[in-house]
Amino acid sequence: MTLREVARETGLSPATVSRVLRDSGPVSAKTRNLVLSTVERLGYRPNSLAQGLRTGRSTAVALVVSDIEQGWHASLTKHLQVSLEEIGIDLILMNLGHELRRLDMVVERVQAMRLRGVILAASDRIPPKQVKRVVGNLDKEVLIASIGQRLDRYGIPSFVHSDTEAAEAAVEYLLQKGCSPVAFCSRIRTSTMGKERFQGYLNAIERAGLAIDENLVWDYSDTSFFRQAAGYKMLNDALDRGVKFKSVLAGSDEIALGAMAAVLDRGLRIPDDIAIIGFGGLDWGVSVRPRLTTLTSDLAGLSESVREFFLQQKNGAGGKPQMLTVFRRELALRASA
Amino acid sequence: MTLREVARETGLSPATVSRVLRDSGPVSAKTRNLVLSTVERLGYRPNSLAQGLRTGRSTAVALVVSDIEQGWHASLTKHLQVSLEEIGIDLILMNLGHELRRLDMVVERVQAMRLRGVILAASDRIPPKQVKRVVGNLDKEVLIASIGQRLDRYGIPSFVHSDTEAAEAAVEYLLQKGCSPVAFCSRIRTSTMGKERFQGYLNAIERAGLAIDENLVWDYSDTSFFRQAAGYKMLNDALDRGVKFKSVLAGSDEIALGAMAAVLDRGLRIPDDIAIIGFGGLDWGVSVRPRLTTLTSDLAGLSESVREFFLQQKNGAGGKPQMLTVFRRELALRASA
DNA sequence: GTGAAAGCGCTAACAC
DNA sequence: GTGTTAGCGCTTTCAC
Repeated sequence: MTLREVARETGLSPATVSRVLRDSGPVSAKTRNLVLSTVERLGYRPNSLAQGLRTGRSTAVALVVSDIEQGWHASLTKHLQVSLEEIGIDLILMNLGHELRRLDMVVERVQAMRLRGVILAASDRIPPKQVKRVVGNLDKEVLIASIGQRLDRYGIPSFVHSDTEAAEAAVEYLLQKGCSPVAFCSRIRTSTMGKERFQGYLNAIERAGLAIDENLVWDYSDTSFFRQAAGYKMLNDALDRGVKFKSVLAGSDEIALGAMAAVLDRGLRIPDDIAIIGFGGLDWGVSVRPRLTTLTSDLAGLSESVREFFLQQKNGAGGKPQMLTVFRRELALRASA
Repeated sequence: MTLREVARETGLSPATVSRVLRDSGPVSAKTRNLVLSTVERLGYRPNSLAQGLRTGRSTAVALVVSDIEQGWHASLTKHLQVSLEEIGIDLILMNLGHELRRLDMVVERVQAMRLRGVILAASDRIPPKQVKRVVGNLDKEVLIASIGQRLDRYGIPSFVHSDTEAAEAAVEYLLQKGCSPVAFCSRIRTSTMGKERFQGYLNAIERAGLAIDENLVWDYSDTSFFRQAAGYKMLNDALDRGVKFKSVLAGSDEIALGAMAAVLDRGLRIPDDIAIIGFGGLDWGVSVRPRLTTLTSDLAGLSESVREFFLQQKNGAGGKPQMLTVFRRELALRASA
């Protein structure tokens, strides 16, 4: 079933049928209806491969995540898929597995498939050199967007959460509740989000007139641990070293869960002995005991913005897109802090 | 940068260059090297849109999941993506959001994009009529595979876990530990996996000479709850109704987590008052307290088999593929049961 | 308002 | 072992 057959069936030319289908150029109402009904009747569906070849671009977009098994990424993926489907964009999922060198392979695939765009949702910090390589190796028409990581200074529209402020709010809350000293556990060096959150932590501590204690900052960038395991390990190590603290701000809900496990395994109480706050607002947070206090995300809002970005660029009416869009996190107070 | 340019640069014809690149037909070692080095030098990458248009098929495959936010699906997605990438298959992610009618849209997209295949990883039971519609609306060359749901009687190669046996083993373990009565909480009516597991539950109960008690079977198919929330709700309801039981076999780790929360909220102890076993073996199971006893999955093995299926079909050497491949689950004994 | 024709980049007969 | 040729299904000038 090709466009040619629809043309033959209607007695029109392929050009006219195409015009109707893409709504480009003038067509009489009569022809339009004829074409539309015939398309319907024959069950014709355009071949997107042919469309893509002819126009130079497919309509699909690559979604690059660091780790789809991480709740935040899975949730983001769901929301993006819903939002982008609305405007006819298919998602090609590419998982980096935290190996940044795979980003170059991703770029190759994007080029080979002539994709419409790439959404970078990598939590790992991408070094400037590599960002430039990505931008340089991609055709100019390939739309790039970054989620979670500010890449706006490279001309890449970035959609992020207010991580610094969120961390500040969390730490302030902990201090006010008397949970000082406050520790911070996250990937920091190798994660831009981690860095932003750490900055918020620093701000709040300093603003309270307290000193920064290196022993309270646990960056697991250089370990082979991830997610829950990292939280568990970092907390255990700190406890082993005899570090004194009354609360922990974790870089993700998963880290927080691991941290909770370590605390409970010592027979300590949450939040009485050690309070814990996570980052992300994943849905299982209300199902663990004690319930996890966390900083929520606005994935729905973020996905809508990304959709608007693609829509606007597609219509060409775009002009310069907004380079930075920031979404709010809220402190969801539950039982763990 | 097109194949034609590579041909011009080497002084060969497009056909020869194509032959080298696809390793089809005879080429002299000399020409082959020349082409390969020129391709390298020029940084030429084949346009997969053109390839797909010409050959009639793209190399990408659609992965259809019910709910990417569910741990099992996210984990499966990761493993599949790794396995399929090895043989040059890109994954287009399609999320049903538990709305089966979206399956028809999926089929349309698959057709429009001339995808190589579809992997159905839907936990929701697909009614026979709809399976037939899917098969009927898809071109004959589109490879179909089913994961988690047996669709082999429709001629669709299916990759599943030994759910019935796994449930039997879990229930037997519970009975032997004296945790009778055993309850079962899952989607049953609307989930094929749920049905298999339920069958295992029934088998074990009957084999032990016990009577099946309807009050101990909680099917939440007709509620609007999912995952943790469903487990929490079902358990709470049962407890409210005064149903007596000493253990619960849950249809997923998420359900188990919700169930644990409900039990703990009543001040009951796990596993002493109520023991709980999950399904899936997700990684966070070792991070909740008490640690979740669960039936593990073999996602790595499953993904490899799916890869072999696609590889075999690609090489045409295939012949009839194996219609049913079953993977073992193991009872991972931890603290919750 | 509609049609004819050219061609996107590639592959697969078919020649030689 | 290599080249020539003819499209895959669509869009887009350019005529009329």
